[in-house]
Amino acid sequence: MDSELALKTWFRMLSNTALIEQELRTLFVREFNVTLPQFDLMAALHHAGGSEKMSALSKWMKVSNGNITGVVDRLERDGLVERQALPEDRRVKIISLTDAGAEVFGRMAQRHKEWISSLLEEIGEGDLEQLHLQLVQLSKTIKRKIL
Amino acid sequence: MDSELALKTWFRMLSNTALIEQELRTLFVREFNVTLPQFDLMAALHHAGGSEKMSALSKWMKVSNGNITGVVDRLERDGLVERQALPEDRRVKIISLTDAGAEVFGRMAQRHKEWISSLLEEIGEGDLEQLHLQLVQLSKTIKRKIL
DNA sequence: TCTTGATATTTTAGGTATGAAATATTAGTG
DNA sequence: CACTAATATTTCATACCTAAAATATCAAGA
Repeated sequence: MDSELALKTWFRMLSNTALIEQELRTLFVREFNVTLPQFDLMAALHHAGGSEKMSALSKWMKVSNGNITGVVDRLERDGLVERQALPEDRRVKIISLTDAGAEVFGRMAQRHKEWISSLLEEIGEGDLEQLHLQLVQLSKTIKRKIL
Repeated sequence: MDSELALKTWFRMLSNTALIEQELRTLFVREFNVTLPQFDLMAALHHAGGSEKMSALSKWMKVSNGNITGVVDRLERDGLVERQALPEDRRVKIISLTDAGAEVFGRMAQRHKEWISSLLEEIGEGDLEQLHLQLVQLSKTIKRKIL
């Protein structure tokens, strides 16, 4: 097993990801004044059908509970999400996209897709499929090693 | 151009990277009580031959100047690096690995390589080469788009 | 020399991130 | 019913991270 090649591959994956993330961060702030974690949280809510518990968001997004509290605080302050109490279990808070939040999220998701496909558009269709397959395979390998 | 496939590929790259980074973060803290950015900065110093200016570190690591200040503060506090004045230009600070820092870095770099090659070892040699080439190609594409 | 512009670093304000402790609340057990 | 364990969220301390402002210094021209 060529550990130098493994290392080079890892560095290349890391730097590509960092480049794209930085570009997305800039674009999201510029066009929507929203941070990447804030977009991610709204995407998680959208994925869940519009509303979700704090703890479920924490698990889905693979970040700590304490982190979710802060991100929701700022989104709530900006009127994009709201906290609701759950009568049958007073420990729980349900987070929902507000109407404004849902509207903004729709536009953000559209732009996000455009940005990504623009960044990747120069890769040939076949190469892109192959890269995707390689990454799916890598996912499985990593998860077996780590979890 | 299939923008759904582009999006799926991006998400997969992002989640793979996050998984590996999280694992490395845990291992570095457990074995060396050092964070990933701290290791990265020490690696940058090593790459530069042992010492380097703050501004050069900032450029090499692609993070803000202010960030470097904080990371160096903590590494200095822990005795792994030191700041030295440059007599001929008093604006400049030269950061160097201390003897202790160089010794620890040697062990960390070795373990880091082992961890990465262990995480990727199940990928076949040919597949790994192919993945690496795909990522190098992607790098070029992205940089042309962004810079 | 004085001013002006460029360079180098630090500081500040705002936002993420973690893990651990603190708070509430619920649910199960004796 | 009181006690305890489990669950849900927030708070706290620490570390990262950025962009922009502040500070200090250098270098060059009027």
